[in-house]
Amino acid sequence: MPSNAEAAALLREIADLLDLNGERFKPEAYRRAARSLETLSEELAVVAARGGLREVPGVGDAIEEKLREYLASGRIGYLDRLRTQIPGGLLEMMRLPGVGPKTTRRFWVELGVTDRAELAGAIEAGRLEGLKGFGPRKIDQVRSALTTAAAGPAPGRVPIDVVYATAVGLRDALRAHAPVDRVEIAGSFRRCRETVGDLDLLVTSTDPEKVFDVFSANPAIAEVRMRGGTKETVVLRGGLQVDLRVVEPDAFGAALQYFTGSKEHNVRLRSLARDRGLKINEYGVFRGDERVGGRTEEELYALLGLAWIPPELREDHGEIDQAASGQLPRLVEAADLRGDLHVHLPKGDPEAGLRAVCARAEALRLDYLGIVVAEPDGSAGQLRTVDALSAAMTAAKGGAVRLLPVAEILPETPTSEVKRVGAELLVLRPGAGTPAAPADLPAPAALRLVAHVGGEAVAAHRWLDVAARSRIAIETGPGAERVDSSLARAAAAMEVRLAVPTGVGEAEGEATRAIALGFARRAGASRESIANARPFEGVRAGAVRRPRRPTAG
DNA sequence: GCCGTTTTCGGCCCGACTGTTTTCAGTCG
Repeated sequence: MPSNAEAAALLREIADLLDLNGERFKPEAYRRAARSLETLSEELAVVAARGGLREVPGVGDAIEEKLREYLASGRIGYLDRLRTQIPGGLLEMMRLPGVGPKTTRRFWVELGVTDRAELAGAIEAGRLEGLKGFGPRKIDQVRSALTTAAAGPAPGRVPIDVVYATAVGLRDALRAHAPVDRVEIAGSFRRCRETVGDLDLLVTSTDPEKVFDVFSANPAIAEVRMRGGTKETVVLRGGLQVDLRVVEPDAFGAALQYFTGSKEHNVRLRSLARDRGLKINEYGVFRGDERVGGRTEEELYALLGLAWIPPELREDHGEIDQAASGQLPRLVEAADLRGDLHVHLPKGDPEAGLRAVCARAEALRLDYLGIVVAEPDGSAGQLRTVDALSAAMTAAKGGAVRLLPVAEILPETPTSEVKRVGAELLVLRPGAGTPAAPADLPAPAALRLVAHVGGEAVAAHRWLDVAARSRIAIETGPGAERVDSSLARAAAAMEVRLAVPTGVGEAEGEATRAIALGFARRAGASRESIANARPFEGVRAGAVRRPRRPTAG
């Protein structure tokens, strides 16, 4: 089964092998195309079928042909030929920290070393010592890189919800204990990408040394990898790399913009700057040698004739043209969320659980909550009906938050069961089953939401179709049971409303809330396209279904 | 190999840091 991810991986392998061959610009061209495929919200085969491959950024004649070959046969002949020319072990060697393509190639050509084991042998035999450019420290560096690599693979990109608490913890520790003015997390974390490869922290301070001292002492940090005058790189206990940079207050906006990326977005900005006789880098905006801006991001974008672009949109997917023409969407914000349609109470004491959930909801100024009172397997436990919910509410003194009873059902759940629990909102749990036809879905309640859409993207796409045809909202957010931002974008394009979970049912719900909101924003969603940004009355009246646009004429 | 509204050829981000150097190459982001 061809997939976008696999195609991207093959292009990346071509890039790595070309690197080892000493090619100058081709590797980056293949990587650019690979990155495009990874953020594509459509199946490659679908794009190819309508002849749209050339519209994918970074795909030209040559790569289009290779993608067609991949779709037809699952292989790329060019890659197969490269693999026969270059030993596969070199790729592993090249991924050692501090060892790049040039160094790997020299090990191969000058020492005949073709994998990590042979490299270790060569080091122990003292064969690196004669090599030009290899002093004792460099050799030590390679040796310890080999040891670390043998202990376990470095983590690749990590899901954002997994690193969320760590990232925020590091940021808050700096705010509390280091002599800093501003602290922000930049990089793909700030753009709220589904996964992050590392963390980028940016601070302003007049005492970088002290900042690094405080940071290095954080117990989450396993190793300080390097430390200079403006930058420190550390590795966390989980293996994730964190870069901390100190910049001048006057350059904070430029640095924040620069280190937030994405790379593609920044390339486009620099080219716009060049057209205007300007130069931008992490230190500011310059006309010749004169610095004309960079204290804030807004200023930087304004100098390029652009409205400020929310970080979640900075992927060079058309947002720059929108910012130039004033067409940027007004993205949903945290304050727009009025309620939550899908809250599971913690297991155990339902009254205490409800009390805690309501307290969190009030703190977030939410007006209403959909509380799951019945699940397909009966696991909602003690809270099985609306009557039970009301009793628990009274006991818990629910306060100002209004509650909606929710039945979570499978598509095949009998209507009689839904009626029996008296639910006002239905949450569809697709489970492993195939999507039912909309006509088959039980419909005694006015409001419907699809959640727990886990598993394969293909199944999720089918659910999007069902949701679009029968006007059901779909839940976005982190984890395998919610849709990610690219599916959310597809949903938005089909005029399917999104639901943004607020995390009030979880002890650590802040991450869920922030990430779900970020995914909705990455999808370009406005307040109007969010089911739980509707007021309570609207939700209850069935307005969770997105109204159809009036048809012209 | 890709790209372009000054280019269909001639560019392709560029600065910090490290280790090895005596002025620089490689890696990384």
